Amino acid sequence: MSSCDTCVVRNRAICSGLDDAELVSLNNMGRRRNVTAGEPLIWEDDDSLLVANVIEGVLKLTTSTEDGREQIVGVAYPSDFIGRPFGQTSSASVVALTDARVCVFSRNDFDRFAREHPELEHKLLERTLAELDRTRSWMMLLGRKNASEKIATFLLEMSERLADSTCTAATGPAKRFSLPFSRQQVADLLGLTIETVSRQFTKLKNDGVVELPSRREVEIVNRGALLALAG
Amino acid sequence: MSSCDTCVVRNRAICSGLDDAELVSLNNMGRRRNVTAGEPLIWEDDDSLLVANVIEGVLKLTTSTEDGREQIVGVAYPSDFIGRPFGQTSSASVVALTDARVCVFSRNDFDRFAREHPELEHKLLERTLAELDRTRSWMMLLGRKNASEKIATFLLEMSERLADSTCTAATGPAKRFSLPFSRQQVADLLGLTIETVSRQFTKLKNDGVVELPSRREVEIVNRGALLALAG
DNA sequence: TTGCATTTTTGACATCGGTCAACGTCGGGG
DNA sequence: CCCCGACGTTGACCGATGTCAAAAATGCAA
Repeated sequence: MSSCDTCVVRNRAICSGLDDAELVSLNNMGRRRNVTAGEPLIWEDDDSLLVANVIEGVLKLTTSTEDGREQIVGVAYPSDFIGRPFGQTSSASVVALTDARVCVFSRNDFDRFAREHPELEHKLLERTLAELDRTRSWMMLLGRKNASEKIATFLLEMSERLADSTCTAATGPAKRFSLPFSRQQVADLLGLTIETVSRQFTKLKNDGVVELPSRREVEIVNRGALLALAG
Repeated sequence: MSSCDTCVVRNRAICSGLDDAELVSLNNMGRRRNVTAGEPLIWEDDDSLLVANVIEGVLKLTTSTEDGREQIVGVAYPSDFIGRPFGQTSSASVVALTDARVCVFSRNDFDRFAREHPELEHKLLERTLAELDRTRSWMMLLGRKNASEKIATFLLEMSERLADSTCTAATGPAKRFSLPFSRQQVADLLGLTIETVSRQFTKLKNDGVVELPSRREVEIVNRGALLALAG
């Protein structure tokens, strides 16, 4: 029995749509790997040696300047594809934010397999186009929104993304959730400093828009206010 | 004779790699269209009705907030593909920056054709992955660079992109070029105001890093200094 | 439980870039 | 050739956000 049979993202990841024989041969190429929170999987500017599907957990994609400034340029959730196929180097580092489980492939093997399986390439194309859309809307946030708009947008996005990954049914955005980010990571995602993030969180709490039961927990009390703030 | 035979981007656009018969059928689906500077081709949030290859000219991809703030989220040069295949709505508006010539297809026709031609989908995938890389490195600029770093990075990128599209040989980055952007558009690209852009240009001129013979012309006098400033 | 390292919050202050307003310059059309 | 409107530059000022420092909270481990 291939491990794909028990894979929880089997029907959402790019492997969906492959027939049994294809799945067996893809399965033979890849292997499961556990990554602990904080552990890197791919390094920026390194040769692109591996690609992967996220099975469980959340990972960040980052780029850094020489002097150590960091920008989170993407976040990968279960069923997302990570790594840079068909390219020599990867343009971002990938680091686990939570303990995670991924299904990794050598890039060369994956490239070859993908080129022989148009349906897989199509899935990857759809995913990449959707990711590009998301990335572009994040550019608007980074370039044109102020701190409170950024935080509001971020919380709304979190409440949607985290609902999707925890519930199988479409139960709508989560009212309460646990952030997979530290304050510093929120800052790196929004192009702010940790102090500004902290002050904006405090302000939302004081204004009764959210509750913050613990460092990572968020409860949205007034979604309408958040929507208005997000602009 | 199909118009593809005389297409100047024939060997660089996603159509490269198609055989003669495929090219004829693609050609029958599409049509040439001229777009004058400032003219929109695709509207944000509209149904995605058409996609296109850029033959000549430069176009901007933008997203806007309700209150009129604009962020340029991409720039399309000759041989680039624009529009949102395999999706219901397009996440960005496309507007010509210069007079341009494009090869447009109905999205439905294109989607169908693409699904039947894996080689074309593969080209589109490679292009989309490369665009995602570029977009992510622009996120670092928007989120973490200051005004002078943004301007320096922008000028270096222009000198590379504009060299590519004007010279067939790889002559390296252009020392002198004509910006396809107004000052306001540069601001919209970098997440700045027009005043800050203007002041930074003036500073670079006063520091002897660039010459600005006219509004749109730029000559890079000291590339090393720009590289250092870009961070 | 206590102690300690880490993360987060808070405060005081500095500064970069935005805002508003005036002026200058360019270039196309009459 | 000149005028006019659009575009760009410059200056004065302001405020949002960054910086630096210290205190507080958290949570892990002994």
